Amino acid sequence: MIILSIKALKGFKDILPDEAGLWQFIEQTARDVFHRYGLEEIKVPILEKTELFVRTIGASTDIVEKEMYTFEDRNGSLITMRPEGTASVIRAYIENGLFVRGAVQRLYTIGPMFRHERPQKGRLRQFHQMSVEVLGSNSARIDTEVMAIAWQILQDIGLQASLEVNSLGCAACRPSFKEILQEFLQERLSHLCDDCQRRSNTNPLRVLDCKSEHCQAEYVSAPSIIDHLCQGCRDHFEEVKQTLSSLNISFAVNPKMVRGLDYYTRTTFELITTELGAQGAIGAGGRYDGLVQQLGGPEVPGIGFAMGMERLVMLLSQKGHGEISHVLDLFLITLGEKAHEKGFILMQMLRAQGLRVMMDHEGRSMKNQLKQADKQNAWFALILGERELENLEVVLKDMHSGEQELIELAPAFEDWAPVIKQKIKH
RNA sequence: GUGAGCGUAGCUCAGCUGGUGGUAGCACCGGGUUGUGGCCUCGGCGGUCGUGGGUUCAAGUCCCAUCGCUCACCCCA
Repeated sequence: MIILSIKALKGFKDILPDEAGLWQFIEQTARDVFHRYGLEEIKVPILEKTELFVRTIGASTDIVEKEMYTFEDRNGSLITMRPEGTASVIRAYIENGLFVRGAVQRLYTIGPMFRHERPQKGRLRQFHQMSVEVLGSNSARIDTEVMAIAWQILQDIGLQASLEVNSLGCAACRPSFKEILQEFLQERLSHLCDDCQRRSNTNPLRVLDCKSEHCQAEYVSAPSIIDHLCQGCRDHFEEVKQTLSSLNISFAVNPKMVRGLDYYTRTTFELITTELGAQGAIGAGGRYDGLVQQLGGPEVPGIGFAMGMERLVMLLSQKGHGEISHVLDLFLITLGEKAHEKGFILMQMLRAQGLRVMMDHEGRSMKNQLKQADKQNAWFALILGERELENLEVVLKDMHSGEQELIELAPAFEDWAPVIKQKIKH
């Protein structure tokens, strides 16, 4: 029994080779979608000044209050491992003057995020997101395009989820709605659960998605943000709904949907599944029109979303798509020391020809080497024994049909690899 | 931060009211085939039963503590 005293941190996971293929599939599919929608990749740091997140996400949000990995840097300044991607991208956008490059920036980024929460199914302390940020457009069609990207990714990787949309209003209409809602809550405060009583002060919008049936019964007659949008927000939301429909993207309006970050305005949305236990959201996002300016940039509107990689991986492997096996073109089998020596060089030459080739260096039996070829999912096995070496030939075995072919080789060793490559075109 | 459940082989798990740790499955290695994989068959390798105390003639099993994991709440991707 191996007793390992140093284990991975709580909530931090290794992604093992068995699973890595699925990750690659998801990431490649998503990149392909991003490029079809004209997005460009941006890579931003994992570590930022703490202040960046406090100012964007909101000082009183759960993320900032209790979930950030924050340290003192060696010079004493506070730094934080990013809990989400938008803040860093906006910072980079402003810092590098991307706004002068022209109209609309369409960006995507993929990478790890960190939140110090109690782990559970579908929730880790280090998790990975693919996220999109589109900066510089007010158009409702951009909202729709952004949702279409998320929709397209799910389609292409073969998953289903329901899309819920809402509008949270803007600086003009949200504050007054908040007051109306708070009034409503005050009147029945004693009927609400402890959480809602607390939230009615700190974050009144949040009460609306309380899971208590009792509270929900109270909220049946609650005022809805949708009914209190200003003219501009109402028009925008109508156009979003209309254009979503025009693309045949099905959605449901959920006026009780609230998001955990303060910066959202107008359109917000979530992609929800029922197949992941308590963690239903596999992707979520929204518009953040004041954010760039709030960070000291120009008055530029934005919208974005993030998808949780782990949750996608989990859904796919639950559906049995877990095995995306790696494939080898050729497994080189050698028998005897001389053949092994020659084979080693031949393997390198075959690789230089662009083939995926492996061999065994443990001196195992032919039976074992064939087994390895099978395990590695090789198309062909190439047998090079003492006998073949003497006769200037190799045996090429098709691992699927089991058929074997004797290949005659020229005395010139350099000619071997091209000849073998010719034979295994599939 | 709060609550519940679970820790036995590398992995998945049996192990009853305490009485010698399972020929268990998967994986790995070897034989059955002097140089031919998948299927089959035979064998082999592999355990401080999470850790520390306690109860008992006797603890994987009961009790306490501790660590770890999992799920849920809160919140979120």
